[in-house]
Amino acid sequence: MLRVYNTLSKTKEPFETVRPGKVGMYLCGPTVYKPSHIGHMVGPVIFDAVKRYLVYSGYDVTWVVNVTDVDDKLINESGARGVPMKQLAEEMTADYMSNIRALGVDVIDHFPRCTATMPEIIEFTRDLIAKGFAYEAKGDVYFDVSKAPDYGKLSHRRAEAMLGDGGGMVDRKRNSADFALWKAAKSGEPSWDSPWGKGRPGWHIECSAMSCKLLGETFDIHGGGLDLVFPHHENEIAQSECRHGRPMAKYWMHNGLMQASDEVGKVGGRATRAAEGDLASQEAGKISKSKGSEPFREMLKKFPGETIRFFLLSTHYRRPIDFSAGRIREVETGMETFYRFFKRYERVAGESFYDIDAPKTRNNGDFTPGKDPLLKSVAEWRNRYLEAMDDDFNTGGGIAVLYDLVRALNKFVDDEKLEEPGRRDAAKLKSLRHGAAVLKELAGTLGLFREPVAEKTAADDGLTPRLMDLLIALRAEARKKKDFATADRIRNGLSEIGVVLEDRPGGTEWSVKS
RNA sequence: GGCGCCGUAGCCAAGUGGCUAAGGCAGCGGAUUGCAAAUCCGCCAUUCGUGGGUUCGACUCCCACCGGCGCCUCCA
Repeated sequence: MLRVYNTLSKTKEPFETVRPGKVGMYLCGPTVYKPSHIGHMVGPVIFDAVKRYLVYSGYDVTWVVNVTDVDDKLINESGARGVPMKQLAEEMTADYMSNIRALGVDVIDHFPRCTATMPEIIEFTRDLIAKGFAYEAKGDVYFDVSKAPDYGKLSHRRAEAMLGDGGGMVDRKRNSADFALWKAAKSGEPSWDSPWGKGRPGWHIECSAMSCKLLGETFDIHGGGLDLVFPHHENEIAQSECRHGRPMAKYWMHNGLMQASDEVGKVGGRATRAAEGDLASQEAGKISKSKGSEPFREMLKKFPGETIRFFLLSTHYRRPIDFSAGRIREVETGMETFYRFFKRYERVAGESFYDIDAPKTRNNGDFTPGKDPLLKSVAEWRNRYLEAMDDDFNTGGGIAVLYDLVRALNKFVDDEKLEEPGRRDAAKLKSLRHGAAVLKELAGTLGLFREPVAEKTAADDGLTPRLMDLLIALRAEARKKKDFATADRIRNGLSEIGVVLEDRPGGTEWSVKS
């Protein structure tokens, strides 16, 4: 039974969909005014895994991520750069798209743009005025927070505390907590015609309009960063629920934020670490200097997308994440365990791990292990994995199980000596294949290990492999004659130029050091 | 000031009112290997920020304190 933490109730609730078998999911996407950075990638990766797991669990999922392509920041940036807002938005949208794609995020169904949703936004606003929840003031339209019955229910704040005079906008707003649905255009700003004159939407209204348009008045999951709980999501709820008279979303899921400190002492949130001045804090400090502003596409040049994805999923989504190059390298080292197993699998089973036709749904993956000891332990790990994921998408716990699973498979290959060609019988290989298929099945719900990673290879002019074959043959002859001095000289010499030799029962393999 | 989150080994990080407190990185033994690499086995928190309280029993619930962090200001 899947359980999901709901910010509304501050508890984990059993997951029950609004409509049987269907899930509507909305994630607040980027404002496309600057290249995206690592922090923008947290939500997409996490909710990508959420969608995959829901699909795996048998739901028909529609996932919407909006693109905010008109707002103050965009207008300012476009002015500063002397680039039309539309063009800026298009460039930055392309940047965002290529970044999430590099992280394997490719199951988003709709990317609605604010500028392409104007009729719905205007209609939404007009309806709110008609129903008495909003008012016009000098070409602006504001939502009247005092009319929203349970304003504050998501962020758990009391509305009364937020009401008061209009603050700096006292001439237009009735209450300081009131927020803009529509903003009158200042001269030179991009604008759209509306019943209130030329203007553009306020920040929150687009999400209400788009989610309603694509997912309906009530849908299942609304997600976003923890920083959006207030005021953004609170205001979305107010708008949508006042207009429709029914809940906007059943489950509100919020992911933790990437730590964004520039001070060594603050990174990681551990006073002791900074005080000691140890390696980790120094590393974090160095990285954080560029972290806040470094475009994600630059980071992608340093680390593979799949590694960053693995890193983001290795901790629970509601926790804050500390980023450092050292952490990424640790994760990279850990992932080698999987990549090496995949190669081993190919050697032993004669087929690529990536070509395994693994079950796509939980029901199809269910199996009874019988007496086979390997499959018994595989089935056990599979259950452990599913338990973890059923518990509010505990991807960190799930990844731990993946390590247990790959260890069980390696042990089986060791115990049965399957690296030796003569020891491979059909029954053993069948068990191994089944175990590997389960690994692929489970990793697939996290969107991991879907495609072979780009391996570092020697320039392939056709000559290198033949030269390597020759060297390996020479070394084999030396070893046969117990001339280990020569054998080691070849291996050590190659190691110095970045080529690793590994001796196995089936022969010697070479690879380029990563 | 208001609202809220977090503090688990050298580092990262799951988890739980009583079952051996996952997993990863680093480290140390051993098996394997001509030696390696890889893999496997074992070790690595009598203890879960500190001090109280509730309970037959708490790391897990409550309170206080210390430390870190977020939001309250159109940041994912």
